[in-house]
Amino acid sequence: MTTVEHQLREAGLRVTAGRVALLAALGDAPHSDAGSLHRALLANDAGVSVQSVHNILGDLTAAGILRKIEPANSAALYELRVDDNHHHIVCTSCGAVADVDCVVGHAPCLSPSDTAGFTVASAEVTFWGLCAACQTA
Amino acid sequence: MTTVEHQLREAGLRVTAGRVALLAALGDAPHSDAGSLHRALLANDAGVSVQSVHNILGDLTAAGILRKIEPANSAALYELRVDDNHHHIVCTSCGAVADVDCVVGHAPCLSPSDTAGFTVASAEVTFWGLCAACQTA
DNA sequence: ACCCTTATTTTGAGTCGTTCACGATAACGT
DNA sequence: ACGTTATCGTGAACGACTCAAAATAAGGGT
Repeated sequence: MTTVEHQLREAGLRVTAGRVALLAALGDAPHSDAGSLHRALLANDAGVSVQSVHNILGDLTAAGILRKIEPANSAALYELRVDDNHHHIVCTSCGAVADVDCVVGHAPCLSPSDTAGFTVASAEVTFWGLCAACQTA
Repeated sequence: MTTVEHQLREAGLRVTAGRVALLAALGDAPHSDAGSLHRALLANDAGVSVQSVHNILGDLTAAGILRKIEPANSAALYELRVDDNHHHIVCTSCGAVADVDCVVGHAPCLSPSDTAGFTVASAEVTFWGLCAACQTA
């Protein structure tokens, strides 16, 4: 039994071909959207419908196996890293996404001065810039 | 001539009823999406088509008169504050949005350790929590 | 004050990403 | 092997937004 199968069972989810294939595809291409994953699965003869991709992504995200991020000007992206609260940097030119480990977990910026009566549960940081490829181009 | 008219002309844009009405509506209800603004204008007899609302929002955003934000699980929102680089706190329950002035503009968290080859142009922070109303409910 | 140019708005259609409903299929505990 | 029930497929639908081209109106020039 692979690690992936373990993960699914521990979450009370059945181990299906689609879920295993999708997790594998996401391992190969982190920060993928539903469409890309669907195409990747089709290319691997692990065909599932587009709707099933959405089902799977929703189920696995709810189970805490996947993390969903929604950068501006982009479809929802999914990644396998869920344990740590890392952030992301997005290329404003091509949309490439990379992980960013926030060195200062308790940074001042994460404790806003005036919360307007809100209770703060979490902070999400998105950096915008140019990826290596788009800098040269 | 009102301030709003000045702003538009300085940006090289024509002063139209729709633009003036939309800016007024945004003043009354900050952090509004295109649909809300469209309804607000209709209620004020300043009818414009939904597509025009999108046109206006796009034009004014490009001109630097409006700022566009796109929190996860939400349509694009617009606000009048464009000069300062403030952040936002969003209610996970009802979607309410409030401004947050980041006290530490040069906070450590805004200088990620490993940028994966990216050049960082800006950082965007979104806080998630419960608004005052949703805390009591 | 009136044209004329051209920015803006409208009308109408169309796209993309996602969600919903429900019957068909298959996972897996017994 | 069997039956229950989670999961998947099919098909329809949605919201937010974009595109294209004809109709309108802002505002500079005369």
